[in-house]
Amino acid sequence: MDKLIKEHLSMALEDLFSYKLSAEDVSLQPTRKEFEGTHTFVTFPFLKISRRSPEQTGYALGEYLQERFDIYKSFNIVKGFLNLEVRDLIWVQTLDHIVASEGFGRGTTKKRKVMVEFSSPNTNKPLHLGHLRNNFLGDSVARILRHAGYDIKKTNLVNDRGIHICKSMLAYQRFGEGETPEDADLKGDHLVGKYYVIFDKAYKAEIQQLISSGASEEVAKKTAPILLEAQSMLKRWEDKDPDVVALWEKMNGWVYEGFATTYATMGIAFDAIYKESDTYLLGKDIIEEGLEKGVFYKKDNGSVWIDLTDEGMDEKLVLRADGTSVYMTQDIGTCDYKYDDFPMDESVYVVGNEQDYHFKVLFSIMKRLGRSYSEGLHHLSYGMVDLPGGKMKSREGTVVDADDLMQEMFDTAAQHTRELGKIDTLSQEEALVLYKTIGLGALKYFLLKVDPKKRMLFDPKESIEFQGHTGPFVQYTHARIAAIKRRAEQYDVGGDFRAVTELHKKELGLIQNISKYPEVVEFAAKEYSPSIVAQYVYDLAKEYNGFYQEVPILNEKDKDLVNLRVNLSSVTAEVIKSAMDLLGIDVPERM
RNA sequence: GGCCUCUUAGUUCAAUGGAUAGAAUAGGAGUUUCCUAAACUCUAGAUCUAGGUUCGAUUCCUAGAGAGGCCA
Repeated sequence: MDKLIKEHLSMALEDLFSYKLSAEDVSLQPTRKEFEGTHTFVTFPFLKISRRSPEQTGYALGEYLQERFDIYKSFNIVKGFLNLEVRDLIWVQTLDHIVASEGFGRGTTKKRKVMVEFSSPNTNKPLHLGHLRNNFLGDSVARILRHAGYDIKKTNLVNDRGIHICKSMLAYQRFGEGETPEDADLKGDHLVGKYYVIFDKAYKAEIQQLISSGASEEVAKKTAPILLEAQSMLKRWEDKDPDVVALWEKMNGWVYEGFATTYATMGIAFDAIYKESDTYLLGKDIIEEGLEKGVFYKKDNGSVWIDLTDEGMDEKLVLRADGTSVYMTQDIGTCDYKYDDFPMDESVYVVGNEQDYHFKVLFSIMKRLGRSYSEGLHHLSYGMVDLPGGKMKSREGTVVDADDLMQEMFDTAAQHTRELGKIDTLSQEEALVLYKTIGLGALKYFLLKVDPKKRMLFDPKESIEFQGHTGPFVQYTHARIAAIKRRAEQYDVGGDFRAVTELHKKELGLIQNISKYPEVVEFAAKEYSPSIVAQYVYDLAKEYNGFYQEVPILNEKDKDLVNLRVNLSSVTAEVIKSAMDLLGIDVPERM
């Protein structure tokens, strides 16, 4: 529909003012509710070409369109805005088309492969609220891209080695007394996290002691015995000391078990899991390659660098003088490693914005190395989730734990639902599923409705809403429509809605809103932004609720009209379901 | 110190350079004999400051204030 109007406008501009503008470049927007019409064209930019006043220009264009094409009912002009109104009949045909089409909103299949990497947990502590944003974003972006027609691979690069892992291991070795998750009645990841905190306490105590015996804080932080021991443990791990490796495997095993539960609760799965313990040595050969190509250079002490000052960045170390890797080294290697596994055209890294600079540098390096996929590298940089007191710090215990938060959401959903008492017919099992659907829906929607790039605030004292601009609001709308469909089966609906020629304003608004769905998906895929879908589906649900409230859907005598409204409701429900699925949120049939 | 990001109702979030800056929530006033009131209707309330570009700036540019991040 929009495409058609754009073509018309393009022709009009050429015929009237002999100005060439391709239909794609015509900008058209939906008319604001306060004004008459369905589509608005802004004429201000064309005044120089038409050499007329805004009103005259708009009038000329409007006249032209209405004379030549029969889809326009009327037009009006307010200053430089040309508001076009499309005939009701066209909208009924649009609805008919949507009802008839399979998979409305699904993008045409593209041959491009896209890898989406997200989650990237550390195996020294459980997942927290920040991870939830990361996971929901990554999962949703993958769903959106898949829906838009790309071939997707979801991957998770687990950070399972390094000094922080050794800290948990060391604390466990010292203070753990052989405790297991079963003994402690804790999930494996929570147990390991507990020892990570214990390490930090012991470490801080040692620092204090050193300071009181005269050391400077700086020295104390570097020479605390427990830290030195953790470092030596890392060295032993790298040398494959059997005892250390055995402990590492045992504790990581607990963590993986714990994570598996958490991912299952979140409803998230991956196509491939990579482990840093397999990739941390990669990249050194590429450093050699880069030296040969002249992309890198060697300093006198033997360290290898890249000079990015011509791109407004610094010089960056890519290999230490002693030949050991830095983060950048393994990330360079991992790029190729992932490409060998899945020859992607695009690769999306869902990583917090604290690493903006790191990825800028990494991508620039891969471009200079001439990698085929380097143009498709994209850092989906999302903002941190802040608490009212500032940033979350796992060591200081100011984290909102993912498992706890999800459980809290389920409990609240259960409580709300019972108070409303509308699901008495459901079995206990069905009710439990419903609580999870609603609780998780509220949480996911809460984290996804905000623009990913922006940092957001979460106040644990104020629980996440179930009313207003929320997941449950949208889910509720779907449940209502499901109820109508159940009722409609008892009615003799079967008219031919295509016979309807005049539409109520609410119906028209709804059809218009629904027909935008494919564009929304395309736009969200381009922007890697679930928030676009979230905002859209909320608007649609809100619009439907207004419709529902004011327009009788089943009580009309006119069969054609009832049929139209049932169909309209049904399509709305399908779009809601599809859009919510892009966010990874289920919609219930009743709630 | 260098670089990056952010600043919009009391609060949490919107707004491809376009019309009277939208929602939600909290506040005030209403709506249920009828398809699910987790809903709907009405009401009040905001663009950090100073310049600039433009027919038009929340959006772009410059400077300043405040918040956060990255790099040593």
